Amino acid sequence: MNNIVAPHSLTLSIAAVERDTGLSKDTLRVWERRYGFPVPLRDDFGERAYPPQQLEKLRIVKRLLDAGHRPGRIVAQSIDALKQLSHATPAPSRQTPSQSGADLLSFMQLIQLPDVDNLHRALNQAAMQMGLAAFVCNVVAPLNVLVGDAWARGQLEVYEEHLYTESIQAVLHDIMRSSSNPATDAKPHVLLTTFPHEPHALGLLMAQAMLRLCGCFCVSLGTQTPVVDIAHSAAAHDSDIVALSFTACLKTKDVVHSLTELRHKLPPRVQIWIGGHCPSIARKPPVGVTPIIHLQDISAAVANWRIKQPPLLATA
Amino acid sequence: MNNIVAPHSLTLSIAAVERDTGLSKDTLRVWERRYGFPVPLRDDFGERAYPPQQLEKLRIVKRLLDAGHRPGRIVAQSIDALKQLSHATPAPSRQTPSQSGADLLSFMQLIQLPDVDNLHRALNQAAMQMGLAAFVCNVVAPLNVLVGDAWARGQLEVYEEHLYTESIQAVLHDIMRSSSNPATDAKPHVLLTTFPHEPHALGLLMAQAMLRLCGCFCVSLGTQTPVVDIAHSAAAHDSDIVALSFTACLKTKDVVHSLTELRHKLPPRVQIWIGGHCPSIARKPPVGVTPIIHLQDISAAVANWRIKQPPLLATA
DNA sequence: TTATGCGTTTTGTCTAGGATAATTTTAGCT
DNA sequence: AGCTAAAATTATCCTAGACAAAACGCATAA
Repeated sequence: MNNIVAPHSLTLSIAAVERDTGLSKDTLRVWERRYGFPVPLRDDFGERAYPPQQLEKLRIVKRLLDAGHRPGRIVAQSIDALKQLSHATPAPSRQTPSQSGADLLSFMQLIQLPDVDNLHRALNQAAMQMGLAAFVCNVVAPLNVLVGDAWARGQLEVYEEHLYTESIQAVLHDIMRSSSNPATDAKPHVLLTTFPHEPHALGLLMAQAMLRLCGCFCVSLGTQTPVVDIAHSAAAHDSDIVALSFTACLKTKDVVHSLTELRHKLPPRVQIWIGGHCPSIARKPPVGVTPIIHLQDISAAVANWRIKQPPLLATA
Repeated sequence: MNNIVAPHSLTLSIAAVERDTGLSKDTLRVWERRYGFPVPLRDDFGERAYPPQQLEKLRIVKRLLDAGHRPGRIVAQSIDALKQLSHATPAPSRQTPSQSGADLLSFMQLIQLPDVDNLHRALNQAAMQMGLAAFVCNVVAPLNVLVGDAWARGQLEVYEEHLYTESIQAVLHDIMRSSSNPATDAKPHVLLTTFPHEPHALGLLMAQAMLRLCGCFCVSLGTQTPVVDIAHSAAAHDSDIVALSFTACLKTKDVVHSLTELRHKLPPRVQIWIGGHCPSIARKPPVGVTPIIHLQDISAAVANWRIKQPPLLATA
């Protein structure tokens, strides 16, 4: 028990571990108390100093946590057991729209080589061939779940995932540029963004692509806009719809709370559309919020808006 | 002192305030103890419940803090005094490269109207006219400081700043697309990214534009890559240079620590270049790290690399 | 068999105030 | 004026207990 020893090598403060793992300081301390891991060294004045090895295990634990495992079952296990566990994780029972399955795998290979140049070229080419809508729905979306699964299984490095995201974003930007944005007087006006804890821009970009194809006038604020500012912006841009994108980063409680707050701050005529892979939102969305499960559903939703909108204020 | 009252209206938990202001829970609690602000209400079970009014003041305080003011002097002041103070803040003594000053102000107006469409058009046009390099150095960079100052003075809404960032990024992407990326065998290979607490992609994108113009083969990981993964990626991509971008988001201590760690994890032949408006880094960068103060200096730095590189391993 | 309800366990976050390291400001001295 | 040392300021870390929210398990009903 005498790990109250000055750290010899490079160690990390609790704040640094929080940054690198996404686990809060409170959580790290309480795990130490409850599960006996991580038990860091202590520096010259009693502050926790985590050695790299513990960080590595924590990153694996975090990944397994995101994949649905529970702390009590995994935190105390050995690092080897965890590696085995994550590799053995069964495919999380998602639909495998294998339509263009072969192509998807070839994209994955380009990510992991890594061959940025050819990946970019191949994606662009695929997009040109099949058109933007099909590309988004049949390539990008399934590729996303493929990448997500590979990440959950530990078969993908963090930087490979970053690279993937960057590439897709670049391609989507390129393609949207070539098709001109609908004019300002086009309706509906859609404002796109995410809530403060949601840094992923990919879902947003896909939605924007689909919306533009439907003839909507889109304004994107990028990611992480505070609720108050979303409301202000919607007013300033005379938006008809606020579109929000989610991933598993956000906790259900926060999402519900923020959505309710936003609903209060927006006039009733402004609709809130939400999309993405948020676990518990799709089931019971708060009142006054429209969930859009699949990207394909966007065009129908827009058409529906256009029908209902002119005569009266639709709130359903 | 009887603010131990159940909240009637919409209030925020301490975690929500942390999200919306960027002030840590610890800081919020210690301010309450020391300065007597913010003193939130308490919910049914004794937990802090911040009313919107206190949030508003906290957001102003945070802005002033970022502008260089100190907590002890401002936290206890009234909200009106703070508003006056921020409006009266003298321009933070930055160089005013007024070369194309008039144009810059017209861009600002388009941001604040807000007229997304024309902003995009105007930026694109300017870029076409003057070329990518001049556009980045003489328009985007000075516009950045202009926007930053306006923000510090409270003259810019959060969503306007988001909009600005999105527009610039779109334009830069567009323009880079048109000029083809140097081939894989071009040298040097540059890896671009930011540290985990730095979410701003704009500096990165500007650097990428300049580097590509210099004939470098660039790979961008986007923002917020953990140090370990930066090192892995540099190895996988056979990078010669790792380029990092900073803003005032990061604390000096963290930057130094992370840079040192990264330097340790990278082989000596891989150089680390850093740029951006980080207050104390430009003065005394850690050993083995090359600071690049201005975007214009990039081409010289690349030329210098090409001269020194082939014969021997340059570490200076 | 598939849903809905309700206890039980798990888990993350909140609370308190004290202590201290890091940073910035001020003072003192060339 | 520049530079160092002392003093003030400030954010983060510490402990350990408490509890709400979520997840789980199991029973009952459609």
